[in-house]
Amino acid sequence: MGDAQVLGEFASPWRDPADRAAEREAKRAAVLRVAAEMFVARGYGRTKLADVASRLKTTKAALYTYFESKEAILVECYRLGDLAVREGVASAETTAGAGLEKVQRFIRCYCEVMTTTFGKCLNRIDDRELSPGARELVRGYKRDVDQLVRRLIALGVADGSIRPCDVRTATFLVEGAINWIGFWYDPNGPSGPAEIGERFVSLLSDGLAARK
Amino acid sequence: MGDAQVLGEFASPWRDPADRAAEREAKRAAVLRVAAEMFVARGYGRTKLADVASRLKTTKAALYTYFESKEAILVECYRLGDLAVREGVASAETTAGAGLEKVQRFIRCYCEVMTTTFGKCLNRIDDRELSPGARELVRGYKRDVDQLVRRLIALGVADGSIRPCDVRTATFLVEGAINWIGFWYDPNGPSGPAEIGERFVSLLSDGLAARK
Amino acid sequence: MGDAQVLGEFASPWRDPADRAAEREAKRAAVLRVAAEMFVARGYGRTKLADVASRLKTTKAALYTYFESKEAILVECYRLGDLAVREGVASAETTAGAGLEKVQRFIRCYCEVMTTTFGKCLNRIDDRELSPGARELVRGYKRDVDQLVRRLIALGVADGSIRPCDVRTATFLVEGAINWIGFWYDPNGPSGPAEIGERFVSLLSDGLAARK
Amino acid sequence: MGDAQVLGEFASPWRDPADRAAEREAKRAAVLRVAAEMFVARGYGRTKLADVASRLKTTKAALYTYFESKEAILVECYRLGDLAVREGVASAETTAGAGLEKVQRFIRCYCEVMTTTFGKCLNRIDDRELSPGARELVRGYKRDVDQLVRRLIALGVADGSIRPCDVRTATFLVEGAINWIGFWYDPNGPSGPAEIGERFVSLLSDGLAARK
DNA sequence: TATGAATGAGCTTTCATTCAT
DNA sequence: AATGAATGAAAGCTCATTCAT
Repeated sequence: MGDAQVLGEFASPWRDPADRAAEREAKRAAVLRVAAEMFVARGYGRTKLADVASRLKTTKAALYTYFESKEAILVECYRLGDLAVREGVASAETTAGAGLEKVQRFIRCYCEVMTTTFGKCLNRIDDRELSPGARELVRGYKRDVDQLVRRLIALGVADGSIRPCDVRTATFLVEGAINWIGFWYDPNGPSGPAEIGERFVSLLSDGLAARK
Repeated sequence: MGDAQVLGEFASPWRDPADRAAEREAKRAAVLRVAAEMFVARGYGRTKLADVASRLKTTKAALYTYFESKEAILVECYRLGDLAVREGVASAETTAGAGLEKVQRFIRCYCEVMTTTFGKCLNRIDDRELSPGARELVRGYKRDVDQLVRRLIALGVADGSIRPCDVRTATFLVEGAINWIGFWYDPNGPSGPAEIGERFVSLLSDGLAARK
Repeated sequence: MGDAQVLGEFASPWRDPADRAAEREAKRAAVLRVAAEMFVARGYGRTKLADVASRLKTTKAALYTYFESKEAILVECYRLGDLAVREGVASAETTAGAGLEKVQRFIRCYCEVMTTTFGKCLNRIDDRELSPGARELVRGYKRDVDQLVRRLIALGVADGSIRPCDVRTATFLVEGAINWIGFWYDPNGPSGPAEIGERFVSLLSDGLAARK
Repeated sequence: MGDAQVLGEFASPWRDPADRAAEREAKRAAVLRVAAEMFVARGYGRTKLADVASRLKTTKAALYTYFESKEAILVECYRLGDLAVREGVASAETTAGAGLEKVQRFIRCYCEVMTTTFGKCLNRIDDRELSPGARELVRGYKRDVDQLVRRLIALGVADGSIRPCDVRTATFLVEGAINWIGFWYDPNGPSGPAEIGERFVSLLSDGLAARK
């Protein structure tokens, strides 16, 4: 029997440290979400912390409790986007089947990520806005993904499921096509993320040309 | 026999009015070129007119002789990029053959444009940096091209040279893949504009998948 | 007996919120006063915010905590001047007696206002320095006063206490004579505001000419 | 018999030096007139030489052929205004009759001057816009006139035609009332300069109050 | 005499960040 | 943890003036 039964429950004006931590985490997440949306909608440079704060019904200075700088917020946005992409890559890598099938799995996942706010951050926010240090970090993320995709395509070429082609160029083409989704995707538009993914798989796998 | 032979040629210290105009034009073009390069390299917001000026060995104020504002420079960059794209579109439209062939022609042209400085401006510089008026102008450019590409693809679908597909999605895919070239193309890299164009034509027409 | 006696008074390092607000108000007022003085002394255009700030031992940017722009400071100066004038007008309107007596009351009040800093702003600072919107606001102030004075004079003409005359011209004459005080009044000069008021009442009522 | 008859008249492409000088003078006068109008209409600080030039269908640089600086143009405007005032003063001084009559004569003249462009310059353009040197010059003009008017009024007081009053205050009152004309006079308004002058004479001489 | 171009000095405003409370 | 206030470091733009032609 715990103390609770002996002493009775009551609402302490001091919150549980766990509550505290959870609340802090929730607020931090809210900052990120709102900031990411505004960065995507207006661009990083034109988003003022004062606006982010006012959308959160708080003050500029309060944001510094959760992030050490505006740039740190952006870096975290990139990190979350990257995290989602890596999941897709991982699931692609573990997909059974030939290289082409792994690539197709990647395409599906990557398309979905590009319709999310943090996914859009990866490509819609110009990493040249960052300081050199942060820029290198972010470019590292992108380079990693790039390498992984190249590997998948090379695999497909090797196993004959993908036509012989310049792997570097093919990688850029696939990534570019999908990255661009972040610029045109509209959640209220005619097709949802999954449908877009299927169409991209089909078009990228089989091309535009009709088979004779 | 003219006076020249009698009097002898000499270099007048007064320049021809035509020379004057040509010099002005040359300077204006230099401003544009340098500014476009810096906008692409650093982003518009982070490019300071003072830096542009100093690269041109002149002063900030002198730039205002040629352009009425920083934004006007950017708008002109967009315009020049758009101009090049439209030429490509026009040549695609007049290409003989089925829809697919026209689209292929467009791909080749558009790829080349995206390796040029002004072409890169179209996609690498965020149009949200612009004032509402200018933004609408620039978005109009992009919308136009979009419509034209959709038309070409729809034509191909209609004449059977392109597989039945969602025209809107296919257009975004093709444009996105090519737009992205502006982000990775390196003039000192392994492949030149024409080669990239050929590879894009092949990959976009026939897809990644090997034919069984 | 309250706690104070038990615990003893002490100076808290935390200031009362009311103090806070009062301090803010005091600072805002100080900005206005210093700015108004400098606007009157040097002209609006030639007064630099940096100078205003340095006279207040603060920084340019700090001024923006209290006012959104240089123009907003000026508009507030005009408003305060106008406020004082309106009080005078109101007291003139409620003065018992014939129209002439009301006008005389107005003259006294208006003369006093014109010897104050904010009063001077009304006429010494050129309202053409303002943006169109603010200009209209300020001109509205002036028009209002003008109308009220015309009404008082017309009243006097109607009740026979003022000689028949062109009301519009008479209004301009009276206002002009008093407005001009702002250009010559010197607080260290031989006559104070009240004395000036009396002399103006006398001269404007009875004229220069000796009675035969 | 002159050469003309012997040699015949012809239109020389080289103009007469006198023509030259006359043309120069005409252009200089045009600059002054346009500048004065714009100074009065928009304020000195907000009038750009480029605008003055463009109204004259010439260039900014060309203005420097006629005046050494923007300030020099303004000083000349003041000088022309002052000249007109001095004529009025002179005619007042030579008017036969008592002091009051001289003052009345001055009022008439000064009213007329204040409806002219250069006259308006004297009061509508803030002399604080000038550099210290030029400012002293201009203030000298104004002081002179002031002294002269004081003298006239004192004369009237001495000869009994003007009521005993504080001469300094009376001078300021008269001048202020008239100076203000420059702020409200409208050439398309209901009364012309002469009529305004008569009304001012009447009001300033006999006052507002009805005689009992 | 006239001009197109260039310039330098200046000024308001913005905003991320810090600090005292 | 939160806030109101303060700050410094820009940066774009303006405009009278100068200069080469």
